[in-house]
Amino acid sequence: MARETHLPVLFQLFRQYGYDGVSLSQIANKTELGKASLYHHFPGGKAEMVTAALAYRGLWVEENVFLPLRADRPALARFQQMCDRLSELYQSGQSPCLLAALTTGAKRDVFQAQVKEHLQRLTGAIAEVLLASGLDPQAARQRAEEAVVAIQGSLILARGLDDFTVFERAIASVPERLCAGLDSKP
Amino acid sequence: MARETHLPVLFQLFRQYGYDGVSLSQIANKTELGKASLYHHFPGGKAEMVTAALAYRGLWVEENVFLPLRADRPALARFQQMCDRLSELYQSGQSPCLLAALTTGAKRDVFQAQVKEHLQRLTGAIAEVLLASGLDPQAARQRAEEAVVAIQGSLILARGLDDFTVFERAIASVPERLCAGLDSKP
DNA sequence: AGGGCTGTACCGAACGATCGGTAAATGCTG
DNA sequence: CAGCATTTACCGATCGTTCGGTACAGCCCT
Repeated sequence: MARETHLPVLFQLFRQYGYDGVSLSQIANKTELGKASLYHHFPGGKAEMVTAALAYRGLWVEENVFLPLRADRPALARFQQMCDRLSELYQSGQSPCLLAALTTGAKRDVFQAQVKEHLQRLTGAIAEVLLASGLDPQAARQRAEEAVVAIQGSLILARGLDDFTVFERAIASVPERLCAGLDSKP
Repeated sequence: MARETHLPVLFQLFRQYGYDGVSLSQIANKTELGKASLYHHFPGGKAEMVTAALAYRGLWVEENVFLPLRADRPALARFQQMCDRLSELYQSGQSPCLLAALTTGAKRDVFQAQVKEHLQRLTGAIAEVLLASGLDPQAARQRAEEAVVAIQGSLILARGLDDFTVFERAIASVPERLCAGLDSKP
């Protein structure tokens, strides 16, 4: 099997259980690969598997979130599509965020930079749309940040309360919050 | 040393690294206790240590957050105090939330119920203030939920971006958001 | 066409280290 | 002395990692 075949498995495992919560035996089971075979595809070991999962997520987000965010449509429609895709990514709040999962754990520092870049790319992409809609840079950045905060926070709460409607309600309100008081056609 | 002496250590360790990220040797080092001594104080092992840390947090929040939240002052002032205490609890965003840390990990299910109760108590306490200020139950609950979402989300983002001002900005806006459009004196 | 060579994919078995956890003996304090 | 607290020494299990080696594909050279 090609290396890429197993990326979704790694992604799912690490987002759910975090770095320390996933063992190589567990990975070997889910991928139906021997432990040694894993080291053939990921010579860097467990850390490289996480990095690969992060890259996989990055690609998915690029195609499914950032691309539609740059489409030639009204800002509100673009944000709605973004939220649809994010809702898909997080399975309506039932699946945690890999980035959040990696901020906890003994080896947090190892992935800090990568997580940071992912988060910056998302807030940046949102802020860019707001900027093009007439918002000043600072307000755009802050509003984008608030949106990401709402998403991440609702994911935590949905999991902690075992009630994923928290996420659904939160993400449903994101597009209008982002566009509040905006000229619809710049 | 008495059992309670070590609770802050347990609390700090688990909130930072999560359940799987903390080893017994690590705990033994930080508490300056032998591993066997730990089992004298916590016969239930690692899981009981987490439960003890949760209880410790529960007590702290009860005294420092819920009590002032029930004081006889305007709602806005009460929420401001609440945010001051929460900012202290999270060290201005530099320390993660134990509840959030426990939503990830291989043994997440074990603590799910306890985490849920902690979160429900917080949203409940906030909602109660809003209710007494004239908001209808549903709106009060939703507004409280949004506040907790903002706090948890900003903690994640602050950690992921390695920029704790995200948390400070978020929590600074919580009191006014909670009181928006409220009669100041019910 | 046929015999070697190389590279990819995979595996079972084992490594040292550390894991969470325990039993029994010893120290300290009253 | 009694009784709690701590230490020493140890357990089996599992951790992430590595070793040695197999199976099989494609490619070059005669």
